[in-house]
Amino acid sequence: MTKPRSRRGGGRPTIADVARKAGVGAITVSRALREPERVSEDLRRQIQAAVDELGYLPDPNARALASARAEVFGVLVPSLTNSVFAEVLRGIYDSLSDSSYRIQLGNTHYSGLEEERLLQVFGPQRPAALIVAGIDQTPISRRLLETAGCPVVQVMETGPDPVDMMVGFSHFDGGKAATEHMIEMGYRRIGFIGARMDPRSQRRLAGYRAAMEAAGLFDARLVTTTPVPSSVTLGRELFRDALAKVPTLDAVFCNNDDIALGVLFECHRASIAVPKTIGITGFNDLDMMEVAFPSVTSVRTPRYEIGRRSVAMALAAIAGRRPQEPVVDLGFELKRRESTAR
Amino acid sequence: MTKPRSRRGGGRPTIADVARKAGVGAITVSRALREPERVSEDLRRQIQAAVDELGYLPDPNARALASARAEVFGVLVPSLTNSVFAEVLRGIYDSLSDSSYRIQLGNTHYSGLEEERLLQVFGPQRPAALIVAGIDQTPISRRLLETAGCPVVQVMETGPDPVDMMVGFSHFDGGKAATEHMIEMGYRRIGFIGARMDPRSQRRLAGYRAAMEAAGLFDARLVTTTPVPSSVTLGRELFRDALAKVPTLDAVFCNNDDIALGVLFECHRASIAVPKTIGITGFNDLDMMEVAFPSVTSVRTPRYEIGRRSVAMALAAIAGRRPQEPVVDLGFELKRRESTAR
DNA sequence: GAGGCGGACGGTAGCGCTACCATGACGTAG
DNA sequence: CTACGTCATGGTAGCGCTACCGTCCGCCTC
Repeated sequence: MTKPRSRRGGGRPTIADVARKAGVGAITVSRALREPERVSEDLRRQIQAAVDELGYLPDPNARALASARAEVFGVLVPSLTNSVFAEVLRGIYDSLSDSSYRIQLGNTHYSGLEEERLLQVFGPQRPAALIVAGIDQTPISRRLLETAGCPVVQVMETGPDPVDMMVGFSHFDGGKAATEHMIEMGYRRIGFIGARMDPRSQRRLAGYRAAMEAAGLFDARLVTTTPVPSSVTLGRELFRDALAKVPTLDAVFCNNDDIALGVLFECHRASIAVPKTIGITGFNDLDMMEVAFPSVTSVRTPRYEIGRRSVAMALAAIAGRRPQEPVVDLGFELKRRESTAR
Repeated sequence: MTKPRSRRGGGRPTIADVARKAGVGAITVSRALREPERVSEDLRRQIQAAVDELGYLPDPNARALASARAEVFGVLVPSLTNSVFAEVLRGIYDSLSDSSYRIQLGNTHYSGLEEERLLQVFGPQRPAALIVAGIDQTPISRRLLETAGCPVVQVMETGPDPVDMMVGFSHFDGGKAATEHMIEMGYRRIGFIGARMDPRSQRRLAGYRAAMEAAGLFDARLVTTTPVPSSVTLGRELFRDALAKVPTLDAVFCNNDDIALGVLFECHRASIAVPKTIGITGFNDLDMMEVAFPSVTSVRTPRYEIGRRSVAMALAAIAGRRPQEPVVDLGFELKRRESTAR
């Protein structure tokens, strides 16, 4: 009684098996699974029983080929270890965990070329949606996104010219707000310390600069940056450099919290009083900033929410309900803490 | 001169277009792309020219359907924000970035049920390999892995009974080594502080307990754990609890570095001398532990290397070269630092 | 010179599903 | 009573690729 099985297909039940068992056409099974409301109650039950009995699971590859659409979200982030993106991802995953969408994750390593390559890999499989970090795609990447034939959400930042949709906040404003806060607290020789210096960091720097210039405090020597990837270790080193360069430094705006933590530790180690001698402000407001001693002022960014919202928008677009406003600014919040409270 | 285009396929060139243009059969194009050595030099060049001219990209969905094998690595991790897994992922990505494999990432949220669900989603698409974190799969998950029909690598830990292959290290030994070190440094009332308490944490705790018992120092009141997800904030709180419970505490072995950092900050805040009054040891050795003040002793785990090695093993298995030894123990290294140097 | 053999290439037939269109039953309008 | 729309269901024909097997040709062997 062994059914003759196809040479390739490992012997898993197919939609035809289900149809035979349920006494209906294959199409009706397909419909019952995808658009149950279009199949009568009776048949639906019959089909469900056959599905359960056989343990049928639709083949996603066959489905993708036939419908020219894969149930896949393509997600492109520049880094996996940067906890900022980890939280965006968490938001994306949490929003998609009830659905049957799979998530294909690409790591661009902050490289436009890598991004192009990954889009070239993602494109041909016709994903249901694409979520990409950043708004500074290369012209080639941009064209690939525009011709992807699916909803595209650019995340982390907002800007004037979305490929399709955007969810993020203004890094310029965030940098500006942080700097203004320090000026307000009486700091004058406020340094900027930044690593990696990707486009978003650049905009935070621009915000810093704008605030400093507005207060007549800007001085190019206050800015210390490096293209090297960010780390706590690097924060410590850059702070030392900055201090060597400008011994009168009385505060630092750190490009991100890792850097800020490095600065804080170095202050401890060198017995520099925080916030009295040096004020510190970070960016992103990781969990630990509140717990640190002294607690560290930081700009809270809506990372998790960006992930959630990007999926919500993509899902809406897939369902044909495009949002009125394609660009969503989720804002940020300056968390004032001990490290700048002098 | 508009070619009649198929109703569904959006107009992208297919293998037939390439074959026509190159004046060969479709099969030969397919072969030229996948097994170039089986096609003559001449035709290969001709076909490559046609591919370039048309901008042909093979359809991965059609490929997967026809060959019953998708060029996809399925990866299952319990958390996206835990930087330990982020580094494993980085290793995986770096090892796969030159290949045409795509990576489908699933987040199990430390839940066996979620893992089962994700395996059920990954399986039908016939991935090229599966990499899963942990060795404590549910029976259902285990069967799904065994019947996946592709190489499977369990990562993070080693154990006696691999589904297929394993790469990791002994968490028990890590916990034991950390504890022994503290005993050696003269600490006696050594607490264990742990959050989440997933199976790997449990084994670290078991290692701690074994070392404490061997020294005649074990006391159940020294152990403070919670199922709540780990965070720096939580480290601080648990440390307070532990101290309230056992005021004579003179050291803590922290389940992970986040917890350790929370403890360190709380010591600063409460003016508790480290390492004099309290010794601290973490687990994983994140970048920041070395920079912290005082620098924190921790067990360095080969996270990135685990990622790399797991891919290497999977790739070898795909190529038919199964490793002699299916279980690879990458070990760990105890980093002795200021936080336990009294 | 016949037969055998291996290497290069191609044709056919799917892989398992869904888009598209057809069919038939039924209800409603004129 | 006919015409026509609507709804539930089914049949056919692919989606774009590759497994399988066959053909052809050149070369070697005896």
